[in-house]
Amino acid sequence: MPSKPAAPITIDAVYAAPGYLFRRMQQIAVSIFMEECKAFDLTPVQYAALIAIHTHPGIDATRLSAVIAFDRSTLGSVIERLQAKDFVERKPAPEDKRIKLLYLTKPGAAILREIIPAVERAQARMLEPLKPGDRKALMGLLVQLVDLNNEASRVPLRAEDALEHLGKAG
Amino acid sequence: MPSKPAAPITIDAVYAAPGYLFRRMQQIAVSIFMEECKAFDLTPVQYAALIAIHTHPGIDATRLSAVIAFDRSTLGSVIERLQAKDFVERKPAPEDKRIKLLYLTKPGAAILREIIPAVERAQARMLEPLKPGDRKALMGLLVQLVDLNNEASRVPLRAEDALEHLGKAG
DNA sequence: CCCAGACTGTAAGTATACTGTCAAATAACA
DNA sequence: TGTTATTTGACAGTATACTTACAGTCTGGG
Repeated sequence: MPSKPAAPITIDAVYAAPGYLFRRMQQIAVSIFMEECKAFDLTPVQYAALIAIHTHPGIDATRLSAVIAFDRSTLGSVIERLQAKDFVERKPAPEDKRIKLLYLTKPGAAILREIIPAVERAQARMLEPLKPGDRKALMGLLVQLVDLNNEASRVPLRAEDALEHLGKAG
Repeated sequence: MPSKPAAPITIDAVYAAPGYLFRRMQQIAVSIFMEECKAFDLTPVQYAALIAIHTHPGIDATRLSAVIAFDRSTLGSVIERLQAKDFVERKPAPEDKRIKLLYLTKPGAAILREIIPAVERAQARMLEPLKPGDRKALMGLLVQLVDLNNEASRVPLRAEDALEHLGKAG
């Protein structure tokens, strides 16, 4: 029984590969997000950071990076930009001189409330081409896959562990 | 009948949103790719460019950007890096002084042959946590979604249109 | 043939996203 | 307690990814 011949080296193979499809969907998702939210001048990552700070006021940068699965070194500049727009403020932690605590400012909380509908429109548009049943199926599979692959992409802490110091009510 | 209350503003809502899941899967996919292919010093995008040039020798940068769904301005630096590694060469087009034609060098063709198994291992690993049936289902849904959303992310040309000048045999 | 418009590669500017390294501060342990 | 280990935020360096702008080139209509 002859072994399967090696796949031809062709760009068509790439189009069906998971890596290509994930990259492409990420491009499309960002594009749709920016389109729906262009009135707010917020990127998807900045939005995620705002939401996370709103959910966990007083979180520090390292834990925030775990919560939104975002590289610690990049997060610095994201926070800087949010600070420059006066959406976020940083206060030194009294009990640990290394740490700076993150809080939403009033304008930060306000823009978060205002942008939510646009974000929801964007999320809906990403899946719109699929039949409703397929949307659910896709989301279910993705949640599973991301969860089971979580270790693969280096994130310093699991989100739950990251939040211990904030208490259950965090 | 009361209208559905507004969703609470919480990071948990983000975790189930398509935009977050696509970004996260892209991170994971790149991470797995780099891990499997670290011996070759090629990024996913550089790999896609090599494959596309191999499939369409003599393609120019603008058409290449359409074929791999990659921004035209970023592609310049990607090609530069591939050129610096001596995997790609650029020749001026005789009939159009604006255009530079792209070709794989011998080392470029060689590394492409060598890296294929590692890339296939990476692609397999991305989906490994899922049951085989679910992998197929996920890929099917993603192919559909990317295809139907293709217009959403600005790509200058559809891949098929981009290749007309190269002839059917391209 | 001329010129308005389109196309090509390139560059500047912004924003992720990752790898490292580093110094200061804290924690853990012999 | 004192020394080592870890943690934190910051920085440098590389590589996407997008926007706008631009100079050179080509093409099509008048």
